Amino acid sequence: MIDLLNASVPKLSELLKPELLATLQGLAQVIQYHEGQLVHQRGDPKPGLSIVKAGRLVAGNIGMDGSILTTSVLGTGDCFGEFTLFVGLPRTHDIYSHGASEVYQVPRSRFMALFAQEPQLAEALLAIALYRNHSLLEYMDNLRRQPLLYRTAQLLLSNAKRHPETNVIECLQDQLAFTLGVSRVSIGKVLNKLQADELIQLGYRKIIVNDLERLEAWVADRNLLMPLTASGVGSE
Amino acid sequence: MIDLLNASVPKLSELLKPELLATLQGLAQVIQYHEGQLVHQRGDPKPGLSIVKAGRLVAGNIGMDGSILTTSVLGTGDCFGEFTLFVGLPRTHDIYSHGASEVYQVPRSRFMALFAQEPQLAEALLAIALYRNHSLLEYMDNLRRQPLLYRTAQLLLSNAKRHPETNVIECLQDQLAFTLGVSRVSIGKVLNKLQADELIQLGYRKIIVNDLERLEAWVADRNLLMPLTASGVGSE
DNA sequence: ACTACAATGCTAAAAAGTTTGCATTTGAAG
DNA sequence: CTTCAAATGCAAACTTTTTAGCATTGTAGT
Repeated sequence: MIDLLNASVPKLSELLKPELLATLQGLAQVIQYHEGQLVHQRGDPKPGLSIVKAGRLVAGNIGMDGSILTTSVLGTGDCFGEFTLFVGLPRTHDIYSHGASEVYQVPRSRFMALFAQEPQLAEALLAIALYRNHSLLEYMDNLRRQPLLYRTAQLLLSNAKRHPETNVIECLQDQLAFTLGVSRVSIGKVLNKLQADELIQLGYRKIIVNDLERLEAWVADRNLLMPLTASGVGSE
Repeated sequence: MIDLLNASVPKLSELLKPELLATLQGLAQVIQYHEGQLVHQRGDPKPGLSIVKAGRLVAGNIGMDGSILTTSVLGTGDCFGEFTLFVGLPRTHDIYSHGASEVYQVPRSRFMALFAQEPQLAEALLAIALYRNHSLLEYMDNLRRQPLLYRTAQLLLSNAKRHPETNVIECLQDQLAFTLGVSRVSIGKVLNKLQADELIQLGYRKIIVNDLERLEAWVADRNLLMPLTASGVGSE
């Protein structure tokens, strides 16, 4: 499974003190989903915060023309639904379970009561929202500026880096196409180019990144924006 | 001037109690900028929150190949720089003044002191970040799914709706190109198509939307995603 | 009214991506 | 070891967008 955005976004479970996280989970109902089951649907009016307890969820949208776009993959500790809590709008994405999963569902009223008492909650959600924002802006810039070849390499790189122990990314070319928003044919073409440059090796249901550092250098070389380094932030 | 994202995002000045806003502004230094002057540059490490006091700023990025992409236009009451406050990363965008402007600049240390005391501040910033997030996600979906013709019409519509008193949008086709991330030739083509359908009328340095409702209907007709309506949010 | 520059219009060739349809490969289930 | 469905590979026609260059139009300043 491959993901567009979540790579550098912290999880709610990492940002909250364990006790606060436990309290929050205590307000929730745990719901189990099976492979492919819909967790939320775009347009769903029921508000609430959800936290992934186990398994994986996929967020995306299906267009009226049948086109599918995957936006994000949510793993254990990730939260979603914040938007429905603070804005009078329904769910913005279809979310379905990828394999079996368990999700904490916190109804809006209960959440808001805790939210009013615990300023930490707002800070954690703020941090997450700001990180997501940043990821989105950087990705949108790439989307408008960079060719598919680059974007594909970048996506493979960021996902390969998340499992440094192995050099294999397990994903279908179809999934890559949904994620990058292009056709499978186009994905095939650019994957072949990357393979010809010996940056990756294509397999059945998988892609092998033999030399992570070479791929990283290749991407860095072609980056059109100044990379942002976490330099020591000045005091003022 | 035309804007991609800000249309439906509330301003900090609208979300804070007047007293709190005044306190925050009291911590700031007011800095004046002249036409074209750089307010921040991508990579700038100096953190702080900024609020537009008067005038307009443009946020965008210039690629190493010279390509320009405009991300957002900031007007009076809009804030920026939140990201530098909570994450150890430098500025993510070039921001320059469009015409003369004045900006409240709040240094990080002063801001954080107030932030710790006033939970309202976190809530307001959270609301803004979530709205921005939503705009970005919807736009990214459009970017991947919809043809330029549609995206252009949508952009013109949302900007025309912000000045309902007049039916004129003052912008250069170059600016449209920067905003949509395409070439001027492509913009010219789609604008001509829209004009041929009598949805807009092209002028020198301006675009006239004679019939806002017809344009709105045209866009709604072609929308591939279910529109999100602010239905009364259920209690749970 | 003339000039000069900025903005817009237009064209043709090339590049990138899509669609459609079919061939080939792979791995898992009998 | 077959068989079969899923996944991948491939090709051709088509559409969209870019690049580059130049022509035309609008407007402010003189």
